[in-house]
Amino acid sequence: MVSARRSDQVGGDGLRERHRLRTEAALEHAALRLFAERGFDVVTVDDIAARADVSRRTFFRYFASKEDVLLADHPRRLADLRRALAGRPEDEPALTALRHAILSMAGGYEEERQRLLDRATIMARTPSLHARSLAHQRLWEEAVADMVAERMRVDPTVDLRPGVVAASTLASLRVAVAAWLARDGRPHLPTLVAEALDLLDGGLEQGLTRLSALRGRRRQSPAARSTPEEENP
Amino acid sequence: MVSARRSDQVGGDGLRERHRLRTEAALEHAALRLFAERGFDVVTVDDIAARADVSRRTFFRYFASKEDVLLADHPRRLADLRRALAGRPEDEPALTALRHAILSMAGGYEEERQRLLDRATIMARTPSLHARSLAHQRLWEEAVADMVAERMRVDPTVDLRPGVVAASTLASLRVAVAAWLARDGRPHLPTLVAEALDLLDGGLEQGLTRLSALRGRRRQSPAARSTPEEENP
DNA sequence: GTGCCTACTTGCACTGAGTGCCACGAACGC
DNA sequence: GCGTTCGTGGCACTCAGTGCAAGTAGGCAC
Repeated sequence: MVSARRSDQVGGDGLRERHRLRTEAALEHAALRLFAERGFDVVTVDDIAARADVSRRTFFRYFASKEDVLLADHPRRLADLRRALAGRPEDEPALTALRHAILSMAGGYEEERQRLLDRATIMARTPSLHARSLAHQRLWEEAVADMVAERMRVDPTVDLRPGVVAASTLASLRVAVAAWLARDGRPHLPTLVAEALDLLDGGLEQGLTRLSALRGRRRQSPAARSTPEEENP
Repeated sequence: MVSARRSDQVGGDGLRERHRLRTEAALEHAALRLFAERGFDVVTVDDIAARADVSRRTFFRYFASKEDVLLADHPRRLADLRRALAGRPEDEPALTALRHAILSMAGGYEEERQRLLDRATIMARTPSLHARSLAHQRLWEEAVADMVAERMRVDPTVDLRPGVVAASTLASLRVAVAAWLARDGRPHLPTLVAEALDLLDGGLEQGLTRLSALRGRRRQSPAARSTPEEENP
């Protein structure tokens, strides 16, 4: 067997395993420092390896790519979300369960505020990193869509709703987190996320025309809810 | 000036310009063929260049990267969306304007059905392409958020709503297009998209608990929500 | 036509990411 | 102790992407 073991083993049993974890942490730390200091694409893998005092080759034994150093925690986060969602009562409506799971996850973000801020700073200067990060989020979408479909007892390949729910919900989460990071992580994240989800769940239409739930100065006339249809280009 | 001219010049005036367009088309065609035949990451830039009968170096004069051959039309599509949105009456509510703009763009997709299907097939086998594609969509989000904010007369850096509207709307569009492609582009795309947007605008909560609006295949005015409900896989 | 300018092409050399392979040495299980 | 397993390092290789300098051909004078 090829050993499907990376961070999923807990115990620090054995000198070897402990050394492995130390090396991984050293590489990650070195990479973050260097990226922050000089910028992602100026830093080479050799630089990182040298700083962590291992060989270039070893770096690629720990991380699949240079980008991966920054995104290695995605699988763990997704697992958290899965667990949170699976932990909700079986008969709870899909949307309620999803909201709770996401809010609980958002709560966890606050504990990693600084780390996330550092990463956001690096990413803001490096488009290709955003690309990878978004690719990971697509995996989240699939996972969430499947779980939502299961709760709704529908087939996600036939019914659009689970997909739309997953995609729009995670998109809103992303916007809220981005806003949080842009404000230096000062606002209460779960509150921001809850506001975004409220807007979504209650209907964008309502959210925009009514007196806003969100902190915007409303400037919009309460337009009719008639949504002109047809249109066949 | 450095010549900000690539595909934005229309006229085939001049032998040079015509030759340029021919080369670009040849490269794109060669790349698509090879990707479809052998798979994206097995094909090298040398292969593509050879097939199009130009040098490797020339390839990179036309496309910034190997991935770019497949995604080169993103800027054009974004421009289409911008134009469609800007073309809506100034006093139209933001959401209505956005819906019309998106539906009109979705209409255009049907004309490129085959091309989009080919591309989707290639992308389905290549995660890194998805990544880039999603990165482009983030640019769309920013553009849409700004335009929505302008219509709402709010500051998008302060008010979450434009960002949430843009992100969730485009995410839903993406889901609808994905579903359309997964069904071989057979359903009427604007209908699918309209259904996804209905779900969003009317509120996810309503959309899920009430009688469902969605389930592809039916050509039906999204305004008329009257389809059974729930179903088991 | 001749000649010049401009733009497109090409080959070359170079950096850096990522991978396969093999040999070495240290931890592990007994 | 012993052989085995596993992490590591070094080497060589492929390929994406870029800078540079020289060649070539269209465009536009005159």
